[in-house]
Amino acid sequence: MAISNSNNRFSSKLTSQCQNCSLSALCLPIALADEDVNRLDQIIERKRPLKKGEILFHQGEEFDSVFAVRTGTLKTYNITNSGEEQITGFYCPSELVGLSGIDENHYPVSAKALETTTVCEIPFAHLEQLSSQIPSLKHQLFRLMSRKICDDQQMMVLLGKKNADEKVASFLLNLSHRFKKRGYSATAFRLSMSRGEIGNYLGLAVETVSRVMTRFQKNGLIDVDGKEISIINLPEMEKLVGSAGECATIEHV
Amino acid sequence: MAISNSNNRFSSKLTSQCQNCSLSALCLPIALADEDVNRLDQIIERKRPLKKGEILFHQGEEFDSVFAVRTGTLKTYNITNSGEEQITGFYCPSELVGLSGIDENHYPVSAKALETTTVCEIPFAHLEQLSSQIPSLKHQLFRLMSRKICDDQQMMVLLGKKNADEKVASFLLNLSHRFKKRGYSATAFRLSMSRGEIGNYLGLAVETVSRVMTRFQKNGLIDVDGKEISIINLPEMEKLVGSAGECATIEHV
DNA sequence: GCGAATATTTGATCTACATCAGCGAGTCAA
DNA sequence: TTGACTCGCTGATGTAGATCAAATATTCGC
Repeated sequence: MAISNSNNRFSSKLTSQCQNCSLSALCLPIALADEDVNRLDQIIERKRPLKKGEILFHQGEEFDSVFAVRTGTLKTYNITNSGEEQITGFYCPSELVGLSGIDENHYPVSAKALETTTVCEIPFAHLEQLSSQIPSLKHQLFRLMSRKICDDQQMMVLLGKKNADEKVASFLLNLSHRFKKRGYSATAFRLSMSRGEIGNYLGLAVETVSRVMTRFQKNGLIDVDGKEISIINLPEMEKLVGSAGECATIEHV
Repeated sequence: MAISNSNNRFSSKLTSQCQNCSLSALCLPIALADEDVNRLDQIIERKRPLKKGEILFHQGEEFDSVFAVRTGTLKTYNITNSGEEQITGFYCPSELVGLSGIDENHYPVSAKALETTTVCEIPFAHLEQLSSQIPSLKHQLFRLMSRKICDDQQMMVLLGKKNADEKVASFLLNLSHRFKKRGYSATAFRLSMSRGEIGNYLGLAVETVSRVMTRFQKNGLIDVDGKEISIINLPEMEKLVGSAGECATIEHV
């Protein structure tokens, strides 16, 4: 769980900037010239950390900002008419939350911290304005939204076509890829969400998630210790999933 | 199935324009000034109609354009590693297809015509460029992508949480809403997709779709005659679904 | 560090929906 | 018109995973 800039993980509002953020290569500033990063930086507000369980925004609230996760994890979820929660996504550092609010000018989901989490608030009106002046920022925004569409559609395939084993394997590999991209280990990580939340997200009962993970462990695919996961047999896991588990199609990875 | 501008449905490349397209209020030109519609119009290429079964673009192909459906219907689908088709969406007139290709510069899905279908091709590089000059166009693009994200997440909820009855009811009501928005009847319409395609999209077996629809008919909810559907008891259908079946949350419809 | 609340695991049973199979109707090419 | 397909419907049967139940294990407030 080492992170290269661990000493500024909870740095103050004043010192943290895109320029010296280890995530800038994955986040919005990607492909921006230094001076443009500065301009972006100026519209971003660093917020105090959210404690576990705290809500970043509520379903139905007026939309005004998107948020980049800096540290920690968020989940977004809907409350269905029957009162149940349906989790629609988990968000790791560098990922953008809230894009679904642009259309109706209200957030259609709520976002809650799964652990202590810091975010950068990016007022969307400013971001949009700035994106007019910085074409590469606009392009990056289009790309991020496109990727989200793409990822969500992969999720639809998962929910519609895959069985419990494939769902859980896809989920773990997806996390693995995201951690790897961020410089963490691809094979050993900590789940910030509960079994219940995993099941909710994957369209499975808690018990099923638990059973599948136990079976994976028995078969030497993974090692489970509570929330700590080690992927022992990555090739076998990938075979189980079939595809990359991310948006990428085979042809152009 | 009457359409207000029926006499120019298959009009030539030269005469059809955004300006006199009945869909302009729903499509990209929404909220654009007349002169800006003209500019948009100039980058759009009207294509010859696709026949049923023809492919607009293939999964893996290089991305260069998004397409607005003018008449007819498209489906987008993935071929999974196990060789099955997974349908990820159906597209009605005025809806934009291909946005998921922006991120990786390749289409992650294929798009196929379900019936004779005409589309407007919008080269994305041009569109993006134009969007720098026309803020309201850029905003409309963001909104459309945001709405897609939102809709896809509603679909995830459907696939993850709903039973067969709720899935089919949601599907029919969703189509109903989309037809209504386009000036068609909300209660009587023709399904351009087969039962198999509906099942594939909803994560159900063909037989289940068929059984559910027969049962709905028996219970006086709908009237089914092959591909022709009439919704008899709209309130009851809505009760079955619970929510609006679209992205909208209750608070701000 | 203690005890209550909550999360996870495991086993037994149930069920919604898939799968398999067979039939009738519509479509199309020759 | 006929035969070959494809599509939709219905009945019988099988099963993956839900649900119910209960025993740990963990977390958290104090």
